[in-house]
Amino acid sequence: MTSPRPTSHRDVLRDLLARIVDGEFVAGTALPSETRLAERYGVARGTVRNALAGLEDRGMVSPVQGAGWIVQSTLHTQSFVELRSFAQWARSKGMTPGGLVHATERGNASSAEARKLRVASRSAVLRVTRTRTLGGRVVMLERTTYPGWIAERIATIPADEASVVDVMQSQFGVTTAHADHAIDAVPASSADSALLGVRRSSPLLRVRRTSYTASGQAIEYGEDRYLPDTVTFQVQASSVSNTLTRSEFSDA
Amino acid sequence: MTSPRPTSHRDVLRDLLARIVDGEFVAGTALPSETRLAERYGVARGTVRNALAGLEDRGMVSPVQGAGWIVQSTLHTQSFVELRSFAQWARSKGMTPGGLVHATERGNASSAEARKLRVASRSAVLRVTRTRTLGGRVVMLERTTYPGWIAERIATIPADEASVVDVMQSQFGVTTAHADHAIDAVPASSADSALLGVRRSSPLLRVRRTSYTASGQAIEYGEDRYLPDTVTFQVQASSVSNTLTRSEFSDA
DNA sequence: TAGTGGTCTAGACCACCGT
DNA sequence: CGGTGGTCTAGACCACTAT
Repeated sequence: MTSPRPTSHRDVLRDLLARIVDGEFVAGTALPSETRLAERYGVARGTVRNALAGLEDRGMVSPVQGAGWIVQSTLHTQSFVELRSFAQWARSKGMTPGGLVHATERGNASSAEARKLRVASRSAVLRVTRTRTLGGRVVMLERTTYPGWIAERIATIPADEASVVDVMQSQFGVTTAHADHAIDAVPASSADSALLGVRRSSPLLRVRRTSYTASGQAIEYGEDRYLPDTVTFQVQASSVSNTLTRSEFSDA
Repeated sequence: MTSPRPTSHRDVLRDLLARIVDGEFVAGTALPSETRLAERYGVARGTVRNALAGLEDRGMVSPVQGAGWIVQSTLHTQSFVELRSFAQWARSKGMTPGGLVHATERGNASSAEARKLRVASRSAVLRVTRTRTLGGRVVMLERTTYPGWIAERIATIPADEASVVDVMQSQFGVTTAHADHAIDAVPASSADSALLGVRRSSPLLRVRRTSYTASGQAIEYGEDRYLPDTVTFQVQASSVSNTLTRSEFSDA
């Protein structure tokens, strides 16, 4: 624990995360206590708790009252699934991803967009409409809004670039660290039906997503509309806290 | 704001939640400031922030720096951060959940059911068709298959029980510790349309789920079909650890 | 019983939003 | 500019866990 004296809860989080990934803190064991961490980092206990809450959100630690913060994920085993872009995911499945820009529009952020992107209302944004393909077949329609700080760079990307996220990372140095998704079902609009080649009002799976950098800056807000029977989202949910304390009898 | 002086952040949360549900705080507008809420509830600002964080987790409010805590759309969102049953989730949103069994059938497990439930093919199972309501309005159709070991106890549950999961836990001692979900969009079948009161082939959000006990024993396999605009599922994904994967097709 | 997380208080300063 | 959320400090007491 000879660290360069972080100063905010984000620094503490980053440092703890690195140590967990490095294996300095082993899964299944407890971290040093909040009080001790506060001393070592030279911050108040509340700041440490703030950082730990961030690690908890990422599923890396779980608090157990009276026992400590237990390190959860065994990052070495790579059993967890990484956050992937459409193209990254497609390639990992052995498919060939494609994309085609249908429209690009510069405009001013609506209040909804401003809230999602955490920018000022009416600030400059870039809106892009793309179709996405798997093996040459259109499976998804994507309407994305980019905040001004990245808009001009996005505009330079070729219309048929298969992976925008890859370009952002490799050429712009912008990496997605976190994303929120809201999933529901909607009927195809006439615009959707034209671009996706389905009948109007047929069911589409809609995913609204906001992506963020590691520092919490919003990168994009997008609405994806998937053809049915092309993509399924899977979620594994657990009730960790209850399970830890109530496993008296196991018939495993 | 003449409330009976709550004393902890949970009480503050409960009170704010009730007021939002009652419409005292309108979606799209800001709550009273943290400082004002702290004064009115007679607590410190930190306690108010703690309560607001809980509302944020439930997707009911979003903080906007400099502007306030904005009440989100009344569109219901379901988060996978916590594993909850339909009834538990509904209650956490201040809604009144209901349920009604439309059909109960004893049968033998199909190969698909056997695989999902990890039981032998053709072993005895119980299939139940239920509609689920929020505030008296039908929002979801649920077709669930239970394995033999719990089937007879499930059959004793009243047809209008609002929370099957609660009964399983409190009366049978069976607790759901883990669940897998697969989410996509499907058109309403004629059977769906009759029970949900929508046109045939209109879009439904389908959630296929398998629940397990802490020891990994399968409790149930179910297909839920939600009316559009009633429920949205939320997923937070992170590059370090997450709960979201995408898969092409499904092996339903 | 000693140590841990859970919670609360009462201040303080900053960055940001709207007018 | 005034008001708002974002963050931090430095204490305090409690419920719970481990030994």
